[in-house]
Amino acid sequence: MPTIKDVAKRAGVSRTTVSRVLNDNGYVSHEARTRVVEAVKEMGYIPSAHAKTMRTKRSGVIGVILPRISTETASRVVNGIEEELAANGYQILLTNTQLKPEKEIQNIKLLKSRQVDGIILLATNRNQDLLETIADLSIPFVALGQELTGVTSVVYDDYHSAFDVTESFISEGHQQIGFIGVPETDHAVGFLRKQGYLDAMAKHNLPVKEEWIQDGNFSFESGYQAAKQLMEQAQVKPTAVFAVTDRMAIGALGYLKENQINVPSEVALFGIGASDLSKHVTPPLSTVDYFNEDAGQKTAQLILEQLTGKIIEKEKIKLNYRLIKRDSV
Amino acid sequence: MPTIKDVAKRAGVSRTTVSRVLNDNGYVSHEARTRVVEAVKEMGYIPSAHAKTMRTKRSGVIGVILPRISTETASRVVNGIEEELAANGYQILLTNTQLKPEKEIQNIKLLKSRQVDGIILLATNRNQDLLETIADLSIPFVALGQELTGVTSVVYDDYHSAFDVTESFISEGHQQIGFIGVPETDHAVGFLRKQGYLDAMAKHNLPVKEEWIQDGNFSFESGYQAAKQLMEQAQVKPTAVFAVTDRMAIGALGYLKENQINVPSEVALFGIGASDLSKHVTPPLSTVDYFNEDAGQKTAQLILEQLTGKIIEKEKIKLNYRLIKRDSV
DNA sequence: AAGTAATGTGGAATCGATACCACACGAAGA
DNA sequence: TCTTCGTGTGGTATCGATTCCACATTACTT
Repeated sequence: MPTIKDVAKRAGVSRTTVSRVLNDNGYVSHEARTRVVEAVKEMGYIPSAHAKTMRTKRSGVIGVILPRISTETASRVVNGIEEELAANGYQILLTNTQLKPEKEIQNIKLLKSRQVDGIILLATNRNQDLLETIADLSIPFVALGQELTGVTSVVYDDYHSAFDVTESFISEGHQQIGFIGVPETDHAVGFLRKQGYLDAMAKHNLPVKEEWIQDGNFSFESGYQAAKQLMEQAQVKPTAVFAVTDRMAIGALGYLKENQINVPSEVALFGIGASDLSKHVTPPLSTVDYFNEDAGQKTAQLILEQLTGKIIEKEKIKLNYRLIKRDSV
Repeated sequence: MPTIKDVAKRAGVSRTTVSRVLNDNGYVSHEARTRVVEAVKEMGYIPSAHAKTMRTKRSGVIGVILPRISTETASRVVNGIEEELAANGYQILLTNTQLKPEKEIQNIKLLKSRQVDGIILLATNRNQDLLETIADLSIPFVALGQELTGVTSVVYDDYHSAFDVTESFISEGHQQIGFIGVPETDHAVGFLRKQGYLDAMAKHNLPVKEEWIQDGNFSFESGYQAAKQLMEQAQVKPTAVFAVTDRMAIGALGYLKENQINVPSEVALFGIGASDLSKHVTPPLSTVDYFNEDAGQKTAQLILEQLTGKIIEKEKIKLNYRLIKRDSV
């Protein structure tokens, strides 16, 4: 592996001159430049990013912390981030928390030790330790998915989208509406979406039975089980079910089909996520499009703004959404 | 951002001693160790990975080059890789070629400049430039998905799985079997899978009409269009269709359902990939499970072996697969 | 009592780049 | 003719860690 020193020797110039050619700054004669360029090519010289980072304090890398790598949402978001950052000469360093809150902090430190220029966190919780770690960080940071106090955040409009879904059911005449959520420790998905549902019900003076509200854990299976609970335990059975993720909705759909409960005539169904799946199940699932790629892109733009020093104050951005009504309602 | 120097000053020892404590080598008195540990904690010292890499020539990072980030296959594979590498103290640096062959080479150089300890490439093509670049590389390298000459490769058994799928159709009495493939520039998915199909047909003396073979481009839409071609153009219509990816199979399914062609009684359908989708469409799609996570894990293990110097010669590993028959056949 | 081994610590070189500063040289202006 | 400027180049300190080597101590052998 040749270094800048070797190139300099070969070209018969000093390291400084090689550096000048490579970075295109300072005065270099045409002749010297040519010799350097040639030497670089001949030796297959690739500059060490580490040495450069060490000296310049810029790595050109943005760390991205995901709850899980292999979800459709995550990969769409990453796609959006990657596109935007790559266009601006940055690379991504991905890490994965496997949904463990303590790993979020651990990964932030890991990324910091790698001198990333900024960090994007796809947040799933909002605990105090996390907020403190971020506050101490002193590098550009953007959270996506949860509103973190004191941190630039990009969030989906969980409350209003859930509200709209519920109202959409109501406007079609449904009065008993079941809800499949997740634990409220996930503020965005667990708390806000449930709140949207509850407030929409309240607005239309519809009572909510406790037994209509079930918790899942994002998986198909938990959606299936939740639907089973809803349809087998409830005294008054729901005529519509709102699951806060497509996967759980499709799990629920599985239960309903298995038990010959027609969708949508007996039970209407709504999810959130606009997954590929939602389009291809039978009947096609109504869902909410959160524009994940745009979200990733927007998040990346915010990081870039901080990087170029354009903004300092913490921003909060709430994203658009769109209800997609398909044959499941 | 405190450095080792600051810690040393605070603890009243030399940088050397701090380094010894951190890396747990060399003699350090209990007393000195305690002071150092305390200083580290108080100052929130995080060692610079770059300085360390520069000195030790080990970064603890493995580069992973993906054709596209947001596919189910890619994210499963990455999951497998990540799990295995993280358990061994390595991190992943992800890059993305957006399916452009020239970006594969570009990304290899980029990763090399970042001193990655090894590179995993989810390959989609096998051009000469790529092979040369890899040969020059001098760091551990494993290709996944395509067999590259002179390179340790982990490959799916594209030929035999396609052969088996085709024979499975034949054993159920199908004689006209349509095929939805991709261009042969993708040797594994385009060439080998088609070859498996052709050879299985030949083995059973079944003629193959040219019009039964359609090319798609991995998308739902291309599967839809290919099915349309098959059913509308062919003189002798297929009674079974084998699409080399689940997405295209599901695109085809969309066409068939839209045109009231019953699956499986009128046309049986098989895909490859064992995607989440395949399980949840109606009817559930028969498919081939390539165990992507295991593939990722195996690939990571090979990199680790090279890293620890256990093996030097290039290995070729062919993975297992499993046919999953569901109601689409 | 003297020599050797074990333990503990620090100085300084090093990794590969960048960038400040000094300096050389020819051309233009005073 | 002497400054002064623009251009071109190299020396050297620096970034933050590791590691070799040298040098103290202290402990253990004979």
